[in-house]
Amino acid sequence: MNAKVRISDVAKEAGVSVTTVSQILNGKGQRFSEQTRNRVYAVRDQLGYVPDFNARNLITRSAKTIGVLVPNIGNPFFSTFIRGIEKQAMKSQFIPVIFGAENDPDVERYYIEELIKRTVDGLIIASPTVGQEEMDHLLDKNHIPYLLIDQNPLNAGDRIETDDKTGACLAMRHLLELGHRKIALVFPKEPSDNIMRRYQGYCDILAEYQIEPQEDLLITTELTKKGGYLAAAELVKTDATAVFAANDELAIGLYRGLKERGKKIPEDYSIVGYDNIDLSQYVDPPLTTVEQPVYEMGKIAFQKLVERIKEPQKEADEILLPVKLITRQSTRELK
Amino acid sequence: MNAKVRISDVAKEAGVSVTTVSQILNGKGQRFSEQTRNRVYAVRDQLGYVPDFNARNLITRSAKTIGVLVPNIGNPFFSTFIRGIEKQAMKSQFIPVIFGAENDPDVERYYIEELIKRTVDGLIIASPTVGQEEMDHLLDKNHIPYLLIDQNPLNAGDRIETDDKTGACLAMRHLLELGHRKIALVFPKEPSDNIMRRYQGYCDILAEYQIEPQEDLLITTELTKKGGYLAAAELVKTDATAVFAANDELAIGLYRGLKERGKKIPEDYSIVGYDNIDLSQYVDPPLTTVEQPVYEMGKIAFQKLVERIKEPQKEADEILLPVKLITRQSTRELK
DNA sequence: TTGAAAGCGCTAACAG
DNA sequence: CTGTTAGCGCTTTCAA
Repeated sequence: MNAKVRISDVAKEAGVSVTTVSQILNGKGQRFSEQTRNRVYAVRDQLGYVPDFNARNLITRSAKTIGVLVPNIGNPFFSTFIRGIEKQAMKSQFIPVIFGAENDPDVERYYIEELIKRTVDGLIIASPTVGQEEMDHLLDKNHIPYLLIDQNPLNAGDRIETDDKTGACLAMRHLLELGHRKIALVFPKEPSDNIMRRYQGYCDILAEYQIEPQEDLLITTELTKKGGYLAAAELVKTDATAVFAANDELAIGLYRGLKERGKKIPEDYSIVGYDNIDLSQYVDPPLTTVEQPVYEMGKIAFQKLVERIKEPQKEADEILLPVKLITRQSTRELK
Repeated sequence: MNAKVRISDVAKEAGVSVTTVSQILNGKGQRFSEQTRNRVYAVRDQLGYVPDFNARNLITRSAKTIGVLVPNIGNPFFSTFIRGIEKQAMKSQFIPVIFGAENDPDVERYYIEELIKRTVDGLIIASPTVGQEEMDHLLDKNHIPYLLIDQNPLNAGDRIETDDKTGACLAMRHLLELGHRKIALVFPKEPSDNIMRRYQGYCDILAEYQIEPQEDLLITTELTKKGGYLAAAELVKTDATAVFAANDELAIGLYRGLKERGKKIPEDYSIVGYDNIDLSQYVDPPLTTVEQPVYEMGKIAFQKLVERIKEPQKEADEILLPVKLITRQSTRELK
């Protein structure tokens, strides 16, 4: 059909030079007369001119794009995070390009390289399976700013995290106040920094209550529903009366595993999750959990990164987002 | 740090012309001597040369990118679909750029335009909230091939769908064989084509069993957990003994709504879902549902689109993917 | 106030 | 077999 409208078409139609059009359309046209400016805008609209991205990027060396890497798009926690990012992105000139890295360093590396090739302006990485030294190498070398989520960066960039330690403390205090003393912790074998902070909180509160930590109450598994399901087998061997699960997915798997073993929640086990994913209020019984402002986190992460891209020398920000305990029916007083 | 290596650097270092390097590196170098070829490859590796995408795209008018629009990344059905896409994408030269349109036509339009600006090569659209005429206008005008999922396209492009009608028949037969005669259907107010096919299946089977359809057994609601939850209120007013839910999300919401009303599954209501999302085996009781090969569907969709991009004149394909019934514990014989 | 001219880094006719 | 030449569509000096 109609071939693409180029800047020269606009220039010709408006009776001005290509330079003039370019300057005006890029907001650098203060020096041109109001008349010329309006004329150019009018012609632009009339012809439906849209600047060619590739041509522009070739010069500006930017694609107005931010890459986002998450371990797993299917996890509601990350999908909410992504929704936050997308929401914020619409207010900016940048678009987010999202990938699920499937916890595979090779996949992650592949995407990072692919994104670098495409001259992304920045990266939000919520799935650092690739070693941090390598990441630094890949990214710093290319002067690409990035933001790490759930993992503390080596570099001195912006930092954005939720208050995991407090979150764990809230969960633990809740269980302790209900009278539980044998509290199992179910968490991943290779915890990321944020999970480690939850583990810290677990330990701190036990210490505060002068409870000796029990080796067998520390159950490690995969951070998925399946992982939780499998952990149930371990759990029932212990004398635990309550469980703090590192996230809700895990807790939901645990539900299934325990039910299949004829255990009742909360009669036999009080369970606290973490994340407050959408689903947690639909399971039976609705899950007591710690809510993180993930959606906010996505928005802020994107915004911070855009700011950093625009102003690379800006002082690094450090943001700590609050958490809160949502009490539902999966926990009850120990009789 | 080190400025970017350009093709001219490679050419100089290898003692050949820029053309030679370009041709060889783009696999069009059969005509050059083996010696030259190897030399160029060697220098490329040595210098770590990576072609500039923007410069290349400017000429080829392609960004080796395929846009993917889904209604909602959080829905496990779509996240699995996306995983299939990503899997397949890694085998191609294309990267998928994924967006959740939040069922908002404006958002969808925004992304489509943003993608066109960036010269995407093709689009997979699983969330056609924007009217099809408009879509055709936007995309056909720009000669961008696209694939519609869950919705039949107006144009004569490739078509890929799952056998929804058979799926619905499987679900219904299962319930009827268990003795149910009062079967409610819970589905969205504005059904997409694939949901309509399920509705057809529902009707057909009722007809086959010579059961008069009951108005009040057709419950419409939003296609979400929340929607299912709300539908429970309608459901309990009817004399239904079984429910066919248009998807698993809906069924899970229904679970919660029914439980809050003191109803038991499957004792009071037998429930069949659709999709077999990951979660459906974790809920209590595990959900009987119809499985669609979503992951496969993602892979095939991506592959087909890439084929079409490479060969625009190719004859349109039509692919029908099979479904199957997964029987779990949410259905039982009517006593 | 404006525009001519010089590229950005690459690919691809076309000529040797 | 190889290189010269001419752009892709845009931004950005710099001169008028």
